[in-house]
Amino acid sequence: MSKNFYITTAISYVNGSPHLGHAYEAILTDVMARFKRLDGFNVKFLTGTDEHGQKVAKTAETNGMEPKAFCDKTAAEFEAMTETLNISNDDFIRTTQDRHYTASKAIWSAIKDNNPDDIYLSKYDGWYSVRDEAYFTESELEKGEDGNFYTPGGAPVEWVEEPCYFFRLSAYTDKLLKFYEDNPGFIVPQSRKNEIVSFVKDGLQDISISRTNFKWGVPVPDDPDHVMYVWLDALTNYITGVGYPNTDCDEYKTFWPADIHVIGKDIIRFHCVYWPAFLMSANLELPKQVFAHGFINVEGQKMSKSVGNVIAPQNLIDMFGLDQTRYLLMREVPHGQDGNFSEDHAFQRINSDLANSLGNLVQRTLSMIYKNCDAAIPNPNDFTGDDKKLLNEIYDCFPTLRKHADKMEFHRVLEGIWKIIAHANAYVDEQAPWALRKNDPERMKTVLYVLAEAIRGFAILVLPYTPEAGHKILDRLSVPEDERLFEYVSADHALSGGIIIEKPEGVFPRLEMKEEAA
RNA sequence: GGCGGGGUAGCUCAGGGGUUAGAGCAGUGGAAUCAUAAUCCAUGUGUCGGCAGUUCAAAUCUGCCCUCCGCUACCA
Repeated sequence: MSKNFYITTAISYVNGSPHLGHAYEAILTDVMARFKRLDGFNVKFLTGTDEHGQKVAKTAETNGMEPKAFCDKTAAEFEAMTETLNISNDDFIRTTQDRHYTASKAIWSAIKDNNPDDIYLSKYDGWYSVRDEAYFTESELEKGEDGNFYTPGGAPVEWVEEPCYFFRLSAYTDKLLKFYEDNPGFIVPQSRKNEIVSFVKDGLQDISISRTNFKWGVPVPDDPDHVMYVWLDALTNYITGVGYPNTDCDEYKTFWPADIHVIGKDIIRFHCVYWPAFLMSANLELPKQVFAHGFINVEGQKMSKSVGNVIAPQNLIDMFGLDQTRYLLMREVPHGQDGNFSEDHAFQRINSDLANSLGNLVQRTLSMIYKNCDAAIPNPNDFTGDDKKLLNEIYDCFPTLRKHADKMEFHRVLEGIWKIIAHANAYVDEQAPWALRKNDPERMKTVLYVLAEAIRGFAILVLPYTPEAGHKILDRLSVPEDERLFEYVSADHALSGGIIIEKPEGVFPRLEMKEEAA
């Protein structure tokens, strides 16, 4: 069984700035990448930007910039976001990089070489609105009193034709359906799979894969009048990132096919229909899974510029802190579904789970050790049944957590961890070490040791979600860097007594509500 | 219109033919005081969207209805 793991986010279109949706996808993917690394996998995590196309060219022009300069500017924002969010990507790809031009041209040529009939020159025609600079399907148009078609916005349209290359997607209907059937886990969640299957079952039409009416793209091999159109270019980034077209290189052999493409639900068709078809045609292996996440609504409303409720990731970090934001998103957004961001709810969740439950557990434990054990982790005496019960619950929980994580059900993973944290807090109250201090100091030491060891476990388990805080706690306990892996959550690697700790300070400070702070 | 998925406690949701329908958060009462006014314990008379049916038994299956949402191809 392979211990390599290749995971990607979708590449972000640089037409706009990063918003909460981008941040969510990056964090979700990052959590999976970190989880796998902590579980002993050799992980490659790729993210990046999609920079070609008419829209970017136009936006650049509007801003009085050359396309490349405009892309440099926006791509930098996305790259900065990965830093801001503590995303552990191993590479950041931009579709304007040389390596990607090479790969994109190569896949085009591979398709032509392997299946010459799959690419053919024809013409793209349709109703074009000059005002909207876009094509419309007839069903979108309305017939005016003069008998001509108009866009919903009332703009006139004209029938235009443009030469372009087509990809023979129609030839892949049955192959794709068979692929979905043979690989039931390819599209997750199931509801999205149903949509795709029913879409494909209706039959596929060929799609245009080049354009001549703008230049901002990868030139088509042997026909420089054309640039490669959108998705063939964009999707190829996933193999560019592992060294394609050099399919003999270590990187490619190690990581392709990808284990998971994490994407938004709006672009499943491109990833679940087009991309597999392109790869089949080019005679390359297909990715193992496409995971489509939902969107984040804000106070129950769709995030949109016109409503004016678009949230920049930085807003949340300023309000809650980075780890808190990461935790919130992973905890509140159910697997593959839309999530809702509500400020009140966020305060509640973060305070309850992070400040009160885990943060306070760490604080109360370390404070007692600091004050009553000469600031050193005590050496325990024999464990009682209660002690073992708590520790074993932590040592034994991982297989279940892993099952949830493998399905990207991180809200369930967190639920599982926090259940045990609650048990640890209950254990503190039952054992009442503050009473033992007077009656039975030796027993108190054991209790505090058990708690410190429990905290070591929690800190490791929590690393994918709240890496900074997790490491901070592990630093306190002087846990060596190379022991911060899931396999170390076991009795075999339990804390040694005698480790000196510093005066504790809160890991997750309690958030004050705005009203109260003002 | 067609296909698909929902409508369960104040909120977010889990469950899914079988004893008194669950969790977290919020609320209420109590305990404790080590700790970040944190923690612990106790506490839910909910028409499980509506109506009808199948069944010894339905939140769980079937039909119809109401309602919300997604998909129904070449902007990405």
